[in-house]
Amino acid sequence: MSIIEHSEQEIQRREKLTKLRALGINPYPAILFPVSDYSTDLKKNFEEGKNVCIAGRMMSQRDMGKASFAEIQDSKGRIQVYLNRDEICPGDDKTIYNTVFKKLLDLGDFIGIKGSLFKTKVGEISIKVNEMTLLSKSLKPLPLPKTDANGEIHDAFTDPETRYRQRYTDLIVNPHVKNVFIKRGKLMHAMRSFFIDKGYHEIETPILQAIPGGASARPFITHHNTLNVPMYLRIACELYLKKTLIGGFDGVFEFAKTFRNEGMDRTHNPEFSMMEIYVAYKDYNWMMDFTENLLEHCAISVNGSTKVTFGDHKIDFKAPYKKVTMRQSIIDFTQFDIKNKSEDDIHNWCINNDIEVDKTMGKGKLIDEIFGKYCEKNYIDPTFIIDYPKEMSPLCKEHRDDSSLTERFELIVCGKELANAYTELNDPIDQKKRFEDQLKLAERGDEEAGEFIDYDFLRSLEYGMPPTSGMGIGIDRLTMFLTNNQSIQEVILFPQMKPEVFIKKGPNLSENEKIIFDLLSKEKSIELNSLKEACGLSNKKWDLGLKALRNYGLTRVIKEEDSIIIEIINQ
RNA sequence: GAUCUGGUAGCUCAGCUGGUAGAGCAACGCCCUUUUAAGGCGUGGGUCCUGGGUUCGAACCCCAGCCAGAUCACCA
Repeated sequence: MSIIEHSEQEIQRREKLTKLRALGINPYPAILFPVSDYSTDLKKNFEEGKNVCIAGRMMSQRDMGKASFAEIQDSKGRIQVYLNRDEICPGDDKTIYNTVFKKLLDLGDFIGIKGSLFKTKVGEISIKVNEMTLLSKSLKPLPLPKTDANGEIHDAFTDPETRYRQRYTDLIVNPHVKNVFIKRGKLMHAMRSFFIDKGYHEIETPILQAIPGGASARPFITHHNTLNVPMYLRIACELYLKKTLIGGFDGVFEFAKTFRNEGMDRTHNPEFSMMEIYVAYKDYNWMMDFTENLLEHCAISVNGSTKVTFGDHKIDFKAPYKKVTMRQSIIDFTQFDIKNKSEDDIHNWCINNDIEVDKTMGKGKLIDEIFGKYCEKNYIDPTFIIDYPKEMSPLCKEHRDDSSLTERFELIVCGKELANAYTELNDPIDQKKRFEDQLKLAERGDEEAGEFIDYDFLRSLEYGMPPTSGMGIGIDRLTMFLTNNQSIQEVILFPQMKPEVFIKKGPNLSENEKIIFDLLSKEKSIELNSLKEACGLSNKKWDLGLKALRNYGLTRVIKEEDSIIIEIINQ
């Protein structure tokens, strides 16, 4: 809970605004400030005496009497500045140094510095300030973590709730957090340019959809007023992207925010980013090669290496990756061979092997449960699990050698799914049947099975879709791997949270009560009759308002010989 | 959804068997012209998450709730 009330420090900073304005300094000037350099570049390419102009927040200040040191933090890092009283105030008037810099500036303020580069006696690259400009005043004190001589951080700003809710603060004081989002940007860029280099087109498809298709997930529901129909936020892009291949594109991709109205935890946010790509005249074998090359390229672009540390694990994204069929994987970890087994056989095996089952589960779902419980967690380095049971994959083409399977792979890293791909189903009659099978599963009670049939998608398939392979990657999850974060909230700038409640301290004053109270606030105490006149309320309103304030404990009435005084009670 | 843990100053955290709150940094005042977790002296700052209860007395014990984190379940 947050309380909208000013702390002593915040009040002091507000008072400084008035003092600055009295000195003719606008704390929020409209200004084009001619920044010439960034902190870290200046430190990297030091040139003694170079004239520079930088801007940023003042993040520390060490006052030594007639001279001071401060650190300026810009978008790239920090650099120290040195202020000498007699250099920035050459004449008799030392106001800028003594009053403005030492008294009226605070940590967190944006200032602009013009000066020259030098090294201090201790060897720290610094800027000797000639001129200082206040660019924007900060009214709220920042958390101020400090790093000591041993590199240890003290007073780190760590509380996850506050960090996520106030990501701006997190970004200011935690450079490692900012770096995660810089890497996330690099990842998107690396992926995008990888596709564009190959001649594929980036497209955009609807987020608001009348039928949420392309995956099994619970959608968010909203309503369109003009059309007066329910609409859903997309759970996947797949069907729309395929329609563009039918339309004649032969390689398309989309970076898509998708929405699923399901649980939230350290690996699930209600809105998340995925990338889906579809390429014509390819199959899933081609897509495996493509995927491993893509991920190798991304890892190098982001971290400069294919090797990544994730928690206790070391992962190598160097291609090629191992390939294991789902059947073989289950044999490897359970000695159970699912080939040619009936639904009952598998059902019974599950019961005997500590897997919770119920009647809604079809064969595919049962196999998925076995894989999820006994196999998935064992794959640390990137591994393709291939050839999934048909029932689990209603949009995937039947396997060319085994009609009970599909040509599908998932890429597992550290026991988690990172990518999912098919040789896409392009037989419209088979597709219709698979949708209908899903519907039956849904009626049987399987909550994951698709409940909608997208007839427009079926119609589009009837015009003919080229043989195609498609693949989706969870961008958030990949970012987690590449930045060694165990929580999805750490790689999303503004993760979803319960709305914060802002409350005002004290009673909610009515309109009339406010008028009286505001007048009193200025004077602290006023004679009753003049206060009544000043507020201009009717007798009744005045009487009710005054009595209410007294009941709230905000005011007291003092009787003197000739007059009655209303006084505000300091809290 | 279940279990566990936590919520105290701007930030990080102490606070014993219940006796109406402390430290460091930050802030404010003073001293100091190359310091760097600068230093020295002094001062102010708190609905102890919320609401009930027990008690002479609650940050602490009990109940209910809110929010968050972790683990599990569910979910790609």
